[in-house]
Amino acid sequence: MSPRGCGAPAGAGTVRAHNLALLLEHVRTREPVSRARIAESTGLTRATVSSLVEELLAGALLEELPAGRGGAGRPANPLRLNRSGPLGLGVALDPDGVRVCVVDLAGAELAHEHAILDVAASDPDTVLDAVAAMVVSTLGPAAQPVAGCGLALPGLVAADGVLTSAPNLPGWVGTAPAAALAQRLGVPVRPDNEADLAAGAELWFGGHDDLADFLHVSGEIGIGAGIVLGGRVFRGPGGRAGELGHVVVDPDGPRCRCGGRGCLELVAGMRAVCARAGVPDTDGLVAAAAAGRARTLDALGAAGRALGIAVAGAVNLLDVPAVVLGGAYARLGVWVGPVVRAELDDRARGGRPPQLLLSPLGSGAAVRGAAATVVRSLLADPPR
Amino acid sequence: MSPRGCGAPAGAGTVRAHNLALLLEHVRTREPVSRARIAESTGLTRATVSSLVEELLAGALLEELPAGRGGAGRPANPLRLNRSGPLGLGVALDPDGVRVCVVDLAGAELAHEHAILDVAASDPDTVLDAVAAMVVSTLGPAAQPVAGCGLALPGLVAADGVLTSAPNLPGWVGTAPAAALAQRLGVPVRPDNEADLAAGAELWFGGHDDLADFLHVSGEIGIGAGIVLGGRVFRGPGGRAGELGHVVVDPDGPRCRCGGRGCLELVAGMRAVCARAGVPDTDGLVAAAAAGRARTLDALGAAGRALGIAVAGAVNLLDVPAVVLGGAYARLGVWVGPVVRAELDDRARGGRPPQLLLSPLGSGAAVRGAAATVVRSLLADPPR
DNA sequence: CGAATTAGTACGGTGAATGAACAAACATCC
DNA sequence: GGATGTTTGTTCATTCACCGTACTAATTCG
Repeated sequence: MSPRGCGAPAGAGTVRAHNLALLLEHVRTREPVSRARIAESTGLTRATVSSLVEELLAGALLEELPAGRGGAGRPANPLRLNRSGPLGLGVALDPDGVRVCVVDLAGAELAHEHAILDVAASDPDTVLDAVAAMVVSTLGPAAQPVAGCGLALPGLVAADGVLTSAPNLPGWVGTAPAAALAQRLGVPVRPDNEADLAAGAELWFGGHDDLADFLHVSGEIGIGAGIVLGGRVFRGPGGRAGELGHVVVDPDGPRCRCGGRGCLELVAGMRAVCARAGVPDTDGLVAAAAAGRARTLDALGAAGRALGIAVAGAVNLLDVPAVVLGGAYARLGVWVGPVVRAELDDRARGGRPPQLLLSPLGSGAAVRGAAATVVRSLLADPPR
Repeated sequence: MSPRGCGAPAGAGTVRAHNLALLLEHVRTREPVSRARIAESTGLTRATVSSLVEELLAGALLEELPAGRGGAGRPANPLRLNRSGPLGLGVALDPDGVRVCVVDLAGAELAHEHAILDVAASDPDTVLDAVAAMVVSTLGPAAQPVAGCGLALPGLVAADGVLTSAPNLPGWVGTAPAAALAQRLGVPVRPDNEADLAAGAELWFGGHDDLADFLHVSGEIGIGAGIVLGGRVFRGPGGRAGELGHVVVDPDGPRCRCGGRGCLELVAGMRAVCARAGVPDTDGLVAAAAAGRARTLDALGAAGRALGIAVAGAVNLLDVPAVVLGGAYARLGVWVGPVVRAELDDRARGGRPPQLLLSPLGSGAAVRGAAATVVRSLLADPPR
């Protein structure tokens, strides 16, 4: 079990695996870096580092750069993650479109494609054909092997990778889509919840230095929160953690489809905000807000206030020092942000309110997270 | 860092420590158990188990029982945690009293003392003298060594053991009290937040089989939640996690001392409930409720409703399958429980509402957790 | 050109787990 | 009662991986 992390016996192999991962983590965060420097900062012996590096060079996870020249002494041989090593593939399915992206071992996005497609109304096979074609064109004539494929889905994904429920993408529930995709691509497919993957992308590529604990709020129709604790995405015991949309912000408010009353989603979900603002969609919302329409600004203000209340509760409960607004809220940050900020200042963390940040990643966050997850897990547990 | 748990290089010693802890965990949960059985269920070799057990017998953490007799074959030598091994000491300081308890390696409570004492208004030295005397009398003429002392405090305790703030126990803030106590007792003292320790006690001794994820709500003046995830108490990045008292249940309600409006504490905190019910304290509350006084029942109903709303939000966010009512709420469970239950059924976890349990542990939960923490950490990381 | 300095490797030593073989203790069957 | 089979626990040689030391390599500086 991962939380306790000590269910299996340890042996020499365990030690080796641990140290390989440790070394890769150091290289990843400090590259380019020499063997000597790695030894110094990890605490491993230079001899051990040499041995580990040799194995990783052979496995194509590291590459050696031409010796640079520094001060006195023999020049170091810098190492870094192998840019020609295994690739990570990401696929994101949404009701209205498909995204594919490819990242290298360092997480750099090598290619990204987006196609508008009525996924919800299409036959899964048709969609998978399209996805497979996109993958081929996205990868190009790459000679590099693909380590695996992360699959971002708008629904609940169990720990074993089964899509348990997906209100906005019925017909994809079950284990079939991932299996079919794996078959076509010829690589293992790892399905995961898109909000959690987006939070991971935010953690790894958001550019918030050393921010390892935060709440990543991504609001579309529903409102989900990706919870990042200790540099890891927290999914909860049942994989459903982060259901922020049904926190109560108005105990005697209107009935929600979840059965409760006054849920956040009814005030701050995009559907509700658009209705209240009298615009058709998020694009319209942005346009109307930019034009200064009072009705729109009112709706956004109400949404921000409710969101602030709900987020303050979550922040108090989890003690996270930062909140990142992503998804639609990132685009609406100019108008929503200050209101949320004010509520947080009022209510959160007993006088130590959290940072409030806007996500610099666009709507491609989830795919990128999906692709990056593949290479990250390769680095965390390198095959022998 | 503990969450990633892989910042240090691993070596032979790491493996040994891991396997010692693994073995102890198996013994703890399955005792009495033979070497052969341990080997079978842990996956370690019988030879390795023998070697580990030898070391643990020498270290007085395990003891060997007289060989039992079973079916065919050589009878096994059952092992269990050494009942004559190191003891864990627990001390709990509250504004109005002191508790001391002693547990053996298996966590069984060997002795428990409670003294009424105006800790808040007394000189720390006086209190420490009283505590030291209680410890001596609680331990008795025990020949067994004391491994350490857990100290439960009603305030925020940083990761390094410093009491950072304690609204109800000023004068104890800082590092001095733990140090002074360690000096008098001659054993290391480990301060921790009392709500978190109570949650740990609930986890270990609550008798909720295999329940490794839950929210333990302990309401007194403030309302705190101990969060248990994956069989471990989650303290949050800054150690302040579980601040449930200031979740908003009435956005436009009265001002709270925290700066917000309509915080849970203002409706469901004991001070508020007592005031609304027109009784002086929790004892009065219980008596009046048992007598069926309408005003009291009203107050409890309102408290339960607000608590249910707040807890539902937390449950949605964390996806925990159970909620345990502890502290004052456990005593009031008969009246508050059903109301909370109804709110949870309405609002929590998208149709999969959590279990609602009452804590069987009394107000001694925190001390017991403090004492048990000492032995648990001894088992998790046995000294060589 | 030699001394100093830093990088990386080679090699024997050590701690710990492994697998197989063996000794111990008991039940059962003839 | 003794042979047999079964299960337990230990002993021993082997292997794996890290460690410390000693050594070679490559460059700067005087």
